[in-house]
Amino acid sequence: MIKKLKNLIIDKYTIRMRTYISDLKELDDGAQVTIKGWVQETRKIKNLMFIILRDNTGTIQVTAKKDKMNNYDQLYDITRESVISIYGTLNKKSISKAGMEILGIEIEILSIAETPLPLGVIDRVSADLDTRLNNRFLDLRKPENLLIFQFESQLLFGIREFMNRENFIEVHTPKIVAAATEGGADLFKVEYFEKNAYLNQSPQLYKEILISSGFDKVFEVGPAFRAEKENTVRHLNEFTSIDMEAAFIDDKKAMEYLEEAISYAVNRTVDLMQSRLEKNGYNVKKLETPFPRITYEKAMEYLNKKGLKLNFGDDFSPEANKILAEKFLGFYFITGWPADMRPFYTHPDTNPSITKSFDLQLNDIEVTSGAQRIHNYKMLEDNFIKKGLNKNNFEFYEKAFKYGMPPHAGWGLGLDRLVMNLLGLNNVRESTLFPRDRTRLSP
RNA sequence: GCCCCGAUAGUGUAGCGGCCUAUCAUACAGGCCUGUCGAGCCUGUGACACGGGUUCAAAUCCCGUUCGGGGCGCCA
Repeated sequence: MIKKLKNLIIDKYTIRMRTYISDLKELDDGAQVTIKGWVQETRKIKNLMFIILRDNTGTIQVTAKKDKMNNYDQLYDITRESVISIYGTLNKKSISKAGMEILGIEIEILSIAETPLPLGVIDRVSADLDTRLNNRFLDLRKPENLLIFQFESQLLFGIREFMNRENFIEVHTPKIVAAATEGGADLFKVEYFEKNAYLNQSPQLYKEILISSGFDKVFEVGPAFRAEKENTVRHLNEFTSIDMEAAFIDDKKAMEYLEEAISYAVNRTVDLMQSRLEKNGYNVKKLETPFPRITYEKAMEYLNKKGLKLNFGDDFSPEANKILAEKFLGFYFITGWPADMRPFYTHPDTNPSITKSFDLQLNDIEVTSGAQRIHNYKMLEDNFIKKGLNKNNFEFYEKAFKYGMPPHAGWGLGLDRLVMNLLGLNNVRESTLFPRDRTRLSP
């Protein structure tokens, strides 16, 4: 059957003005339209057939009648997920459930899908995430999955709009670097002609150099790479990071930029997409600022009251984060982390055992880490020694502190984690188009 | 790096020593059907990850391999 269809080719492609499915409701009954998209399903009754056609704005029923069309027989054999173009009449008095349909006049078959599909787009049986990711091109045809990335796009647009309004400059720093950013051994090694190089784990050092350059406020949206052998639902080896750094501000101001950026972007996106989000089972609530704040020490006391046995300097386990999430719900800051737990560039507080640092949590997941940074050259050198780092590896960075470096602060926000948590997804792989994890390198 | 768990048609599953010539759903193929909308009805195709072992007998038990899932550590 497929062979039979393949013989009718497809080199004839009539360009007509295309209407998106979601725009059909604006048109009058009886309008002549052309819609293009994927055949989501067919229901066939010999001389009458119904096609549910899908584009990235929605679905519409197309009714095809044998006696009203010249290529009905070809169409009758169409497979699910084939791509077609339909010229027909809009019927807004349809008895179909949507109350609207297209009565087909001429239909062009543009691409025929093989059968059976490796993954059903609307099948009633669910598929494992692994199967879905192996067939991601099909998985992303599901409207609820497409919507994740439309949501992410709008969210990021909102953040960019906010940052631009605040006079931040969007920058792009190298992802191939000579040395470890933060001294860890968790980088991917790459060949760089006759030298060794690494994929950058964070734009941190470059953001700070630009502060010394007088850019004043910078942000970057880009990939970050971590060669950690994680195996969890919230870790990836390549993820998208939104990084910000600003001169002459402290950790408190950095937190304000963060909560304002997120709440502006979320609220704007909810305004735009609320009904579609709800229809697809996503419940995103509008945000109010400021977000709650709790110090590391107060959080530790609270957790110990709840039966944990934490000492100063212990990180919060997933169990601890779940307990905190029950108390706070949504976004909240944990501030004042112990110096031993933070990278070398983190500015100490007046009590030097704690730092002017913060994490932003969304429920039980950390989405942002930030701090005021050290700007004093001597203090930075001391910290290299304290953290056991070889300062020779950081010469390109350290140099920027010798010739005029303002006080500054910033943060890094995990976009995939943010989207995952806002939409209530179970796995960060679902909010990543083509995730790279411990074992997955393809697609 | 450590610890658990899993692998049966395209997809998702039942079966857990002999009732297996392997269940069910969905998908797929063929047929009937001019208003379906989870379309319906009839017919059909299609699977025990790989290698070794135990046993009269292995989808089922054991060992190894490969692939996958989850938790921890760590982090965004």
